[in-house]
Amino acid sequence: MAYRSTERVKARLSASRERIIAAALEIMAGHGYAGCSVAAVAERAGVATGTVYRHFPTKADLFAEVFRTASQREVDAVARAAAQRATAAAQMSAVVETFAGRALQSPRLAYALLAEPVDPAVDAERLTFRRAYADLIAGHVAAGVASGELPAQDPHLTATALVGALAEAMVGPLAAGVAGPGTIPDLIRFIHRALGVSP
Amino acid sequence: MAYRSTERVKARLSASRERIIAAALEIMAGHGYAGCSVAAVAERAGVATGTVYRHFPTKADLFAEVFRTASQREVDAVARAAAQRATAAAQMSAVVETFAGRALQSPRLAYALLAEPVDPAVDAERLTFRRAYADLIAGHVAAGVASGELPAQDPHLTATALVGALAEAMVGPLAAGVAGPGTIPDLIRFIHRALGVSP
DNA sequence: GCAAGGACTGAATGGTGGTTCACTTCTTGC
DNA sequence: GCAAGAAGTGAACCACCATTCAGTCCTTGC
Repeated sequence: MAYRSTERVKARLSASRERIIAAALEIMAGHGYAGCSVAAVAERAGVATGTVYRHFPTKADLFAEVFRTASQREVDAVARAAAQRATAAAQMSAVVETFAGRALQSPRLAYALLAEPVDPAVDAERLTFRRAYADLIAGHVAAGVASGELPAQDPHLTATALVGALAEAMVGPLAAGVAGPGTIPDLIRFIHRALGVSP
Repeated sequence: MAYRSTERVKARLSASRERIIAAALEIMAGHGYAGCSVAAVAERAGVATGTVYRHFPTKADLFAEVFRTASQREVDAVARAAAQRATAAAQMSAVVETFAGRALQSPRLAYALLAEPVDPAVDAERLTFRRAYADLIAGHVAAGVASGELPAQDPHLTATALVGALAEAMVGPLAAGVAGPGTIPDLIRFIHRALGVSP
């Protein structure tokens, strides 16, 4: 027993793991999932291809984690913005503004997270991303219904449909790189109507 | 000049082409796009793999046409159902009922058309599918706004968002194979609110 | 029947890119 | 310094599957 991994090594390993994830994210933001060969990720992270496999059993596992990380970051940002508002209507405005604003800031990444073709195993992670948004929105809707601000409705169905509406409405602008000036206010009006916010 | 293709041969060629498309559709309906290797399609159509390439330059071209055919069929069915109603509200009810009803009838095919990972070239065809739905809905919305049934709004944005809402709301039920009994009525209520249909 | 030329065949080809593994380099405890 | 064992390397491997093509069969006009 002449070797047992020590704290210093563990820290280096975990740093290396983080660097691989960060490299994958950077490539996604620059060239989409399509540009993310394992070799390219390894090179950008400054390690050999084989090293990637010391941290992740398969490419799909690596990207499941990449998607999870990126998604969590997005959902957290949206949740934080919404939490600073008082009414359901204002909360949903914050959701749309934050979601759309961040997506337009990194359109390639947003497209990869939302809609780009990926392996099925990674696609599954995308579902949890959308569900996380839906849960977040459902919470605000349920509170709005409870307080009487919104009419009676199934908060989960409403939230799911709104996530779809939001994502679909962003796909066009993401492809173009910018949204027309009226898009986001119009989208907010649409969503307020859909929630039953009284005018 | 001892051979020039005659009507009979042209008919056989076109029949063969149709059979290849039909075979691809059947495999999609059974095993999704993932099960659609060229060899599998050829076998089901009763031709050799090479023959597929006498009709389509690449696999992507074949599936672009398959998607176009299947999408057109869906959009036509929805358009027909909507055309039989008089008000925008009733037209949208028909859209939801027809879209959701048909999707639940062939969940695997619906999933492939809506959301399954496919090559980028085929993905482009999916966009036109969604745009066709959006255009259809936008027409009814614009008419509703013009007649005063619906409040002022950007019909195209509304329609795009509704397509997203509809698709997203169906993904869960499609995975499960059935929708809960309240899902479709609730979805119709949601969409009526979003349109601004007066209660 | 026959020559010309298209249609059909399906085994072989080739490109891609994820994954492996024999080898090298580094770390640890003594 | 040294042995034991882990981490790191990257060229080679391999599975998969779209695509090709040389050979065969079929259709046509005479």
